[in-house]
Amino acid sequence: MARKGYPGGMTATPTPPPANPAAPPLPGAADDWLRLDQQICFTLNAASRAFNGVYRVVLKDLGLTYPQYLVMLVLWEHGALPVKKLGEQLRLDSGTLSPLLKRLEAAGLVRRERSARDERSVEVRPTEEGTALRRRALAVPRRIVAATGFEIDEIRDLGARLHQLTTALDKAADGA
Amino acid sequence: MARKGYPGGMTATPTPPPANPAAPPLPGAADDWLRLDQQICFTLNAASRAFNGVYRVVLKDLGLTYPQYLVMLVLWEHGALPVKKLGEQLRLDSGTLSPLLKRLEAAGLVRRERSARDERSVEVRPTEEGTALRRRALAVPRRIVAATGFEIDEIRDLGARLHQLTTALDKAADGA
DNA sequence: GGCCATTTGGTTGTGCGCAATTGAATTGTG
DNA sequence: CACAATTCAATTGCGCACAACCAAATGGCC
Repeated sequence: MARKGYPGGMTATPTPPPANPAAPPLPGAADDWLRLDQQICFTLNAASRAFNGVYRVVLKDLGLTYPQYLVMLVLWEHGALPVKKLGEQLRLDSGTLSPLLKRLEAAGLVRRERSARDERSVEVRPTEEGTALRRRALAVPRRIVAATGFEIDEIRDLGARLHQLTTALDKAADGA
Repeated sequence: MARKGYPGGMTATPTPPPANPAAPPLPGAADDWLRLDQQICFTLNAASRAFNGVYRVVLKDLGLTYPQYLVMLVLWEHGALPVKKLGEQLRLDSGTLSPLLKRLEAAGLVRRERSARDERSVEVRPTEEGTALRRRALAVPRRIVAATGFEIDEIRDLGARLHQLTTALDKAADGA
């Protein structure tokens, strides 16, 4: 196998529980919890990968991967940033960013240079070419939104909810 | 850097547009689209990783990673499955599953054996130990749900929406 | 039986995500 | 100034995700 399509028609949710509100096998039953868990954790994971897949297709023209695109979005917005700030914005650490930024530099989209004020810090700034790429990137969002089949407001709402979720999860992960 | 916490307090959404419904700077403005794009694609990505982080913590006791847990969930539900079916359920291909299943086998949680009926197919079935692990896994969902800070219904609703999203995105990725 | 397309897993290569370590630069303190 | 603690980036190691390619088994067809 190892092919892109999911021929069988891809269930995306293994046996989605019919959500029969009338006769659930006891709401507190552990089996039920486990199935709900399967539902939600799997679903979010799948949605993320599906999104990734669409971006992969759309971004191929720009020669960017999805995370690289995220980095460029931040750089287009802020101009130039130290790796540290970039990591805070994107919620990524140096282990992920260092090689990624090297690839962007190899592609000629970005330059990395030690800050003069603080030799520990590395400033990342888009090159001429990197800045120019923004024009072509303007076509991306529409295609993505179209692919979702959602209305703008729905997307915004979903985004807000996910943001809220992320905040709660981060707090829980730190606390535990 | 390269540490787990995000000391600076983690913005998670770079400059979240105030979502001011009264005076948006022209709804069709390209900049706006790009920022919305940044919002949604980043947010989903971040939520997925945050989820992953919480599962990482919770699953450490069981010695499972998040994707391995997903595999075990399916196996607990269905008993034994060929790799192909597993891939359909989980939306993963052999390139991901083969090494993952080997690790689960090395951990003694799973056995893989060629089907007698069809020598191409490999049946994956939980071992005694793998089946036993289910009891301990029953504690997981509650902790996850608690970490989200969401009500069950909210989670269900979010799940449904994400499922819908995934379906649309898959269709778009195939079509494009 | 012989041939060929299809199905099924596996392997390789590239890139992301994160924990842990290292090393240099900076800051704080006596 | 000397010395310890902190900050920042890079590196290493492991696991996941996916494309591309491969070999074996199967099934239809003549």
